[in-house]
Amino acid sequence: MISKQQHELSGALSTDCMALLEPLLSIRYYADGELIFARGEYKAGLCIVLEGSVKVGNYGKDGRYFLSKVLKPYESFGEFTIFSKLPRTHTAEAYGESKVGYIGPSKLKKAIIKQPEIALQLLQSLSTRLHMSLEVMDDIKRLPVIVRIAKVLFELNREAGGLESHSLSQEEIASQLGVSRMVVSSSLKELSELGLIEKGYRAIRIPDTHRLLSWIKERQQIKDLL
Amino acid sequence: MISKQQHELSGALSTDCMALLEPLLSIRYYADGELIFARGEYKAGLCIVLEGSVKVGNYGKDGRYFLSKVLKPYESFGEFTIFSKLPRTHTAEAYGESKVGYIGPSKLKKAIIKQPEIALQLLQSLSTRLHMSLEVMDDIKRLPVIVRIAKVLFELNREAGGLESHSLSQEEIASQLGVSRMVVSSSLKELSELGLIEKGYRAIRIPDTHRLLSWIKERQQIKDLL
DNA sequence: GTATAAATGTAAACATATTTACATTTATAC
DNA sequence: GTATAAATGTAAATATGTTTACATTTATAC
Repeated sequence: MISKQQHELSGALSTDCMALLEPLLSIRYYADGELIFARGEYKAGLCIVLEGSVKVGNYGKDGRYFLSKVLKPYESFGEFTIFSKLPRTHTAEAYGESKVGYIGPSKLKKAIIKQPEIALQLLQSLSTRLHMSLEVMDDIKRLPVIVRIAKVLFELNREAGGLESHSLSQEEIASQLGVSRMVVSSSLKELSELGLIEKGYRAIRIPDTHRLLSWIKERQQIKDLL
Repeated sequence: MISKQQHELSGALSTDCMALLEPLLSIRYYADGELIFARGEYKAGLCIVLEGSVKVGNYGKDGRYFLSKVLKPYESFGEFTIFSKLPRTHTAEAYGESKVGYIGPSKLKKAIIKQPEIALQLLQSLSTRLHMSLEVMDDIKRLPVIVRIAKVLFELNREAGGLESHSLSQEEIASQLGVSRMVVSSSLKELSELGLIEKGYRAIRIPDTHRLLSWIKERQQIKDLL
């Protein structure tokens, strides 16, 4: 079970909010890799991951893929197709088998007017995500890749609820940060030599979360939040 | 006067929304450069620029400043201090003399419950800004600095309602993109040699908006939106 | 077990942007 | 007008990350 604080930090919707929205959702199941929405599409609707994961990112004209985020249950996407009249910014694909809830614009707006608590929850989710996005933007401007990689690993660990070992390839880390696999490889080597992480095949283990955090904090260029 | 579409594209609040909120705002005037909020502060409250401009950005521990955005009238900031319980991500300072409206958490939440239209407007603003932020993030990953500079200039032009000439220093462009002043200088030289812009002292002129846009579009790495 | 695919390690050549340093231009205050 | 400050131009040295290319390791399917 996910704690309340974790909801707030990830932008996921609270169980209270889900209780209000769940009856209104159309449910659909997706197979691994199946396309949910593509960048540029105009069909409006809020999507909420209910089971499994959804990979959100973009393929460039040259085929290069950059991952934006892997959404877990109760995380939503596509708000701007409803509240602004903007097309999808990202391609969303099922990441493993997954169950996704969908609600259209008019239905959602009506629900908000009727139950403004829903709006407060969505406002929380959106403002948290904007917050995170702005922080990452600052990191990109200020921090060297190795520190940003360390932060990604730390975040991964926090979101997973403090698990020690994580299954992900260096390629995935690279596509998330928008850097080459090679620089990820050499950064991980360095972090591993510092004893901050342990590398494996498609795996990273973080033996001591606190030590990793303090290493990151020493390299932080601006005042820490939280 | 700003058109409705421009509101939607910038994340500014609509005049309808302002009509609802204005009676609830505490007004305060700031002198040029005066601090409004600093990064890390916890005092919650939504701020709305009413007159003048507000510069939002961050100073690093080494003193380096990166500009996030210059907010114009009817643009808001600080949502996450209310809807999430997060501290200020950015330092906000008056940019020229300015008038700022302020509304505290409980007052705003009550207003939303009473008039859910306010929530819809805030949701629009937040989702638009998240949308923009994600697009910029993708640009950082994919585009060379010169193209990103061209996009910033194009955006500036669009937001100013198609004015030809703009007063800003190369240093300001650099701090917005998080790059060095020198690379801005050489990029502007290149753009100027291509006839896409004209340089001046603290000034950029865009002789032909459409030509600049098509130059940018040719270099776009992912599918265009809008 | 063996073959194959996927992931990782590594290094040289290259590209891009930063840093440092100083010259030049332009505006502004007196 | 002159002095000063602010902004811009430029270039060499350096740093950081990418690209290309291939070797090696590890998992998985047969």
